[in-house]
Amino acid sequence: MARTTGSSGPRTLAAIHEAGLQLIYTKGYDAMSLRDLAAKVGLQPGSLYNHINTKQELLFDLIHNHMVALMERVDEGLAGIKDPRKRLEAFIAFHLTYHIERKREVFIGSAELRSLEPKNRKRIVNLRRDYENRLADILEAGVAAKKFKTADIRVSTYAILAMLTGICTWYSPKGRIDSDALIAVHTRLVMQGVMP
Amino acid sequence: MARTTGSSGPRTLAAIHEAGLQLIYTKGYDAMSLRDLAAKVGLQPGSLYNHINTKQELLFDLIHNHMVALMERVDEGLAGIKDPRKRLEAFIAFHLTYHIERKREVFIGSAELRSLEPKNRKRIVNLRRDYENRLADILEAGVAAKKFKTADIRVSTYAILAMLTGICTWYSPKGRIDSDALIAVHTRLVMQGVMP
DNA sequence: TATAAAAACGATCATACGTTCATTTAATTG
DNA sequence: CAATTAAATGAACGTATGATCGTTTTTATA
Repeated sequence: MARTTGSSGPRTLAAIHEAGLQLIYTKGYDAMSLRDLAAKVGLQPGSLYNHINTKQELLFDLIHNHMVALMERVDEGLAGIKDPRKRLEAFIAFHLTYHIERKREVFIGSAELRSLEPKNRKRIVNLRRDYENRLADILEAGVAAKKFKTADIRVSTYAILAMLTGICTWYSPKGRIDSDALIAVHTRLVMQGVMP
Repeated sequence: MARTTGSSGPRTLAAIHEAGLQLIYTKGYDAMSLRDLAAKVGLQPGSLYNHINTKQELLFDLIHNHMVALMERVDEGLAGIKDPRKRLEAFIAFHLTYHIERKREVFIGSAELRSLEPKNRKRIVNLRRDYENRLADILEAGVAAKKFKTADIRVSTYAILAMLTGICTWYSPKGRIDSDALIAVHTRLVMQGVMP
């Protein structure tokens, strides 16, 4: 056999990305073999190389795509909001919504950072720092305006991000609680936490 | 060559555990080969099997030892404290202190859960649930006594644990901030967060 | 001190891995 | 519609991996 009827490059690549997300999310990057991946897509292992260059590059692309989308959408979500409290609320709602929608990408983006080659890792870490700074800037503005209070903005930033990102490890949309309630609980915890 | 002078079983096993912690913490379980591990300990790969049964069992032992110690010490740390607020403060301080001291074990305990075989994973997940319940119970008692308020105890439990556990991914004792200040910032965030 | 047990070596096994390649067939293009 | 490009096959390569085993030497035991 050779090229199969109906095969199309972009569609196969999308299938590889989707299957890769699923497998890396559940098994981890190292534990996912390209044979696993090919089987899930319905290809022979060698055929993957018509669409990807290396396994490492696939991982990088998955994480990088996610980070770029994250940065774009956080800026959309905060655009036009001035008041620090409103900005913080908007950030919380955005962050949780995004992390519910794309929990596989988010999880991989942190759990598999270590699996990236140094050069690739640096690029992702830089993007992540940019994202962290979105929150840090909000906190700083709020503290300056005496609407928030914290002994250490950097630590608070990490703490809040850790809290909000934690849902990736346990939340399921099918569970007992819906996303609005989830956002409400977290919003209250954070807003009261940084209150003067 | 054969048995080396001065070699002792327990000492070698301890060295294997220490090297294993270090390697799994930095590279991940799958990425650590038993050849890496043996080299770090100063053994031939085959010699590891005088001390461990399988790679999987080594991982399980590392995580299990940690979970057992965690449960023991949290109960020590909470013993005799009655007031929900005091209990919550004690829990926060204990959790952060332990997670600073043993951040490699803690990190492995969550990041490598997926690398455990189902049977082993279940045992660890059960222990983790017990630990989560320590916090959930404190929150519940506080809500019952009208000293805390939250729309959902389970979600708050996860959120607070995620926040407190987050330090494992970034905190270094050599950094700008010392552990007392770290505890102070987190305590304020949480205590205000659950305030009525 | 004789004997058994423990702890190391070094070679090796079977398997699984990421990747390459010549080849074949389908889809696209001029 | 002919020529080119794209997308698949299946076999294979070299390497790395977890684990086993017979052997040897040291330590512990009776």
